[in-house]
Amino acid sequence: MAVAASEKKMAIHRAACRLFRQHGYPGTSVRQIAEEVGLDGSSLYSHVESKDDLLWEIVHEAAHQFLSALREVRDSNLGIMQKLRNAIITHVGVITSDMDSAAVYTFEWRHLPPGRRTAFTALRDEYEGMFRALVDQAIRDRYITAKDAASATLFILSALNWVSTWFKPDGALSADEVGRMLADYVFDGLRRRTA
Amino acid sequence: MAVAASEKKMAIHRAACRLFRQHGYPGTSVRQIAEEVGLDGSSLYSHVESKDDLLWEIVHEAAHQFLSALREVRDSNLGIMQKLRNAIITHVGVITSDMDSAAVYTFEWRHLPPGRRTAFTALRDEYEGMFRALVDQAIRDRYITAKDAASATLFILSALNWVSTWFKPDGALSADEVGRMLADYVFDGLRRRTA
DNA sequence: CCTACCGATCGGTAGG
DNA sequence: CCTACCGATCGGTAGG
Repeated sequence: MAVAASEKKMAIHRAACRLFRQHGYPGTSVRQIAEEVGLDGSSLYSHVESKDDLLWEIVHEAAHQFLSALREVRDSNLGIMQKLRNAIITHVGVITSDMDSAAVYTFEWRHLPPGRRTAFTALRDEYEGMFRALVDQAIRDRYITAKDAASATLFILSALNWVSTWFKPDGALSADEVGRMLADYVFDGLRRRTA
Repeated sequence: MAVAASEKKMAIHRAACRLFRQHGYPGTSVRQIAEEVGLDGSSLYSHVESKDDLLWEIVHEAAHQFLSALREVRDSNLGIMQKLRNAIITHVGVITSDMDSAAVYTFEWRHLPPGRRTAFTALRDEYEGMFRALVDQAIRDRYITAKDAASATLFILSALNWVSTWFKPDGALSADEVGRMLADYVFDGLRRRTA
């Protein structure tokens, strides 16, 4: 799926990701992005159609990363609870593999122009729907209990979304350890089970 | 604590909150804010020192709302688990009482100038520290189990932070019901306890 | 609270 | 990929 892209274009994407995350999309100028990759502001337009395009390409690619990773989990040959657990761990894995684009995917998509915002939310809704289908099956098979599948899914994804704001690649916990820890919290809760 | 403020100034705050939330701080112009309250752009400066000041006043006031609400819970005459439960419900209550300022508090504070950003993170850290102290006591008293108090607190606050993005005042669930639901999820987890 | 204005910077283009 | 430039808009001020 990854289209052949020049090294320069990839460098522009990385720089834009980093700056969009740090200063927000409206708080980042095309000249800042250009400077990061050693170009004059106007020269950026040899590689990129517009600032809007850059944001779209970043969030669109991130959306497909999340989607394809979750499809793989869903289509695996495992029990529903192991699938749900892997969905959590995999989601954390996608975030930590590129923290900048994950943060832009989560927090900056609302700055897309209307048409593309609609296209983006469709992708995000597809992802959440796939996640919710796993939760729903786990409820039907009586492995988990919840008020309803939608609120339980929202609860899970809330805990996951925030990871891009605090995870430290050089920290005490690896991405996998964070994923397993969050899965444990989500499934077992914090309350001590009476011995 | 609420300083006497003119109606106009409060209207400016509300408009700024709404716009900062919708378009982000850098994506909102002072002229947009002024137009919302029926003023010329330059006239805003009769009521406000600078755009920076407006953001600071909003997040500073929100921080104190969260802090004073949590202090009340902490100082109440209840068992630790009921306090922790009330801390969750109260946090959701503060968010839903003013969704715009809660969203700005959570997502826009990073656009503060350096000095004020430091002051803000001190307030936020004080809040998280107070929350963590409750979690810590619940662990020591053996009501809850967790990898550690810090990660458990992060887990709880992640689920709570996201509420400002999806809660609908006219939706099926009241603020209190959302708070109780999230408290149940956090404490009991999703996994069905074997009968 | 408005009119009139400031220098700086914005996203983007022309022409080479 | 740069030089040179476009009109629009930015946060903010002077003066009344």
